[in-house]
Amino acid sequence: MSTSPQPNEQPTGLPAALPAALPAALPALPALPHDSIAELSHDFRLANSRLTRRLRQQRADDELTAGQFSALCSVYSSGPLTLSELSEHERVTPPSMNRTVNALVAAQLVKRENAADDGRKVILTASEAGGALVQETRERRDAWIAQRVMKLSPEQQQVLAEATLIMKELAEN
Amino acid sequence: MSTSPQPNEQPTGLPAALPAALPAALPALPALPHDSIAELSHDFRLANSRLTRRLRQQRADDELTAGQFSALCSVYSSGPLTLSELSEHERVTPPSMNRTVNALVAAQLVKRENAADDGRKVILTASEAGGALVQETRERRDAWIAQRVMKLSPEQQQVLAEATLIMKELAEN
DNA sequence: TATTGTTATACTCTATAACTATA
DNA sequence: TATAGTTATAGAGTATAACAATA
Repeated sequence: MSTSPQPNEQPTGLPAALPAALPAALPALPALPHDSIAELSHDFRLANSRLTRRLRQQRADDELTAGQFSALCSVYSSGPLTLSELSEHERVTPPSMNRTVNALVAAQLVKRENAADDGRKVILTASEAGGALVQETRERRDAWIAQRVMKLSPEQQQVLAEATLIMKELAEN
Repeated sequence: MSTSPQPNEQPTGLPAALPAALPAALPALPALPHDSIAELSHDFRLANSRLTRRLRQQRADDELTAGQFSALCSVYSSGPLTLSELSEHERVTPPSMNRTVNALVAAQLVKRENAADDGRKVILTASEAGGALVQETRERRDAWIAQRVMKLSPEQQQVLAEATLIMKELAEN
């Protein structure tokens, strides 16, 4: 309630109306519909969470849940991880991640082992079945969104690719 | 499992490597790190859900949850809505939305009334307190992301604005 | 009969607090 | 004492199935 809205003090802050300040480098894109960074941020945030819900709707009954699959992908592609490392990467608390890991270990998709050098740590690794599941399921899970991304223009696809980088960056800080 | 990965048959489908096919309209943006639409879709999906979790982490204890605030914003800015309309907009089932609405009604932020023309329907409207809460809380809730968006380059801000439109479109279909 | 909303129930996701084991 | 992980507990979010009221 008492937090002020940060009147543009940043070097790259824009003066309320964005388009005029742009160096005309993006002619193919339509004008921004947002009057301010606050409005853009608000819109983006709501769009993000609604899209997450939309994607959740799409999941088939026999598939891992979104959280489980995301955690499995991280373990599989980012190598062996401790619980803390995984929970930080997934942006949840260790107890939350532990519950997800329990489900994955019970399904024999992830192996949980004690670290050799530090008895407090556990090392999480994707099992052979876990790695196979990622590879097999990935295309099917992504089919819904991939079909739609495929129908976008090359420019829009470029926008999504760029946005993905920005979103990763935002999620990490 | 049996769903095939759709070998680029779409008119706008790109031939596995994106950059070469682009009409050189976006010189300021770096080359795409994705080899295929499947990979972009996968990355984008995971980034989206991780960012949602990151944003959830940011919520203060005395604020509405993400789902409650999103629903309140929809009722407030998209006028009176029936339960079905709201649940479709928020991309959850009517029973799920009903639970959220119950919380908002209990907090006297939303009014639930019977529709005059159709006794089966309910009309949801933001109360005066609900509208005031949206306006008061919005800046504070968005402060975290707005601060970060403010530090992005104008080009990156443009990307986010464009991506927001695409994400809204994706969530609606 | 079909539609709209609600209740009942269950499972996942998430968090905080408190505990154990190790460093 | 500090750190890594786990267990206990609780609340929010979500869904399906079943039900009630209305059209």
